[in-house]
Amino acid sequence: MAKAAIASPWKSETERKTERALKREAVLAAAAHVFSERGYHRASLDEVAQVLNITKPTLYYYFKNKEAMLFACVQHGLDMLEAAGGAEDGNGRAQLAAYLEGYAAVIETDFGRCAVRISDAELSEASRKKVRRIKGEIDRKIRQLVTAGIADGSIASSDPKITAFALAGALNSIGQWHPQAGVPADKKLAGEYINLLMNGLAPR
Amino acid sequence: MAKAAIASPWKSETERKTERALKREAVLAAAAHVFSERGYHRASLDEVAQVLNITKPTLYYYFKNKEAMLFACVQHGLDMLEAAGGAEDGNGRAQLAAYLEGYAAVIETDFGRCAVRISDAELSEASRKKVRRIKGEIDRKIRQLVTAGIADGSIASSDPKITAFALAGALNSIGQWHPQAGVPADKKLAGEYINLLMNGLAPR
DNA sequence: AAACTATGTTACTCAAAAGTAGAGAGCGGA
DNA sequence: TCCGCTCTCTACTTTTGAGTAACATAGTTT
Repeated sequence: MAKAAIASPWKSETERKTERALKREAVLAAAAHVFSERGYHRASLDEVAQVLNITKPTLYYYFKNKEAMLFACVQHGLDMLEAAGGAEDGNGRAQLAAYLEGYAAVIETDFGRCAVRISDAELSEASRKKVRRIKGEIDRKIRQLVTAGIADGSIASSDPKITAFALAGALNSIGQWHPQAGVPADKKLAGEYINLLMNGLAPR
Repeated sequence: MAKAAIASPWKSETERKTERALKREAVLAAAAHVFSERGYHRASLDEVAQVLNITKPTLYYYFKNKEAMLFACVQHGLDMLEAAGGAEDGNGRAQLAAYLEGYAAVIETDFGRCAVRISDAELSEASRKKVRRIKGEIDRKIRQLVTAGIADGSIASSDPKITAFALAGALNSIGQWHPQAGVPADKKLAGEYINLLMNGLAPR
């Protein structure tokens, strides 16, 4: 395959395609940033546009409307949360801890915070349904890890359903208070969280 | 003191005062309900008024504006959270657990959810400052209980600051997902949460 | 060169919801 | 009986921000 020896200022068909895709992603990233920082309602599209040095109508070239942007942000965030990789080996508890670590890392991103902080009441019925489905899958994933841990004796829990719910909820709170107070938001925070969830407060 | 033998249809000066206070409280309760259920921005004052079978302008007779209502809701919720009583005796861990139980119970009320779910970015700078102060006091209270537990050996934690933050965050999440999914929102939920926080997932 | 496509812009419209003006009803006191 | 106070209403104004219309410009294609 012949590779271009010099950088051409003219773009090929496919280059233009990807350029558009890149711009769309940039819009999405900007939206995620503003939404997660200011909340969906308080965030105006003028702000989003300003971040990108463009004007509001341009956004409509890439997204149908504000809600479509939000949905894309939330969906992307949830996809990241679901795909948060953990260890494949080790006992149930170790695998769960590894997954939760990945989960926490995602929550510290703009998309993760969008997925977690923004109420799905903002979305249309159709979008909400999709969001619920992915959230359900994440919940099932955690619950399944908990159940596996119970089975191999590495986890003590009487109710995997509530436990999964509590774990997700606790980690989600990382994204909640984070932006306001002066919190040590580095790795240590998530680590302490997970340590607390794994070992509890009572001394062993 | 002479007590009225028959119920008079006319109200005394003080009775009218308290009646007004009661109405103000009713407005606040309605606002807390709508705010916590739909979120501050999505909630309209027409809705709040409708709940009370009155019209919007009447609300303005009891509160300066929408933000004042929100502030009163949040402040009341935070006051409840701070006053959530725990046991006075027992070791540090027992006292902390008792306090957290009270905390969780408050979060299941409209005011508690307002205090916890609504971003203080909604508030004016002045109100936000007051909110931060109370939040700081709650945080200090939890941290102090954790520290006491560490001192008497009933709690294992390397970092009281982060631990207090994580505890509050975890419990706050009770109020987050609660309204959406079909969750067993009874006593069991909070109980499982606290059990998880106290004992962790790892078997003992 | 003409027409078409992609990407933006300026300058609007439109809707929703906060907030206000001012009238009116009912009660209590002079 | 009239005045004034409390409380609530109807009928506005105002503001904010989403969404749109219409035009501009540059590159691309025919």
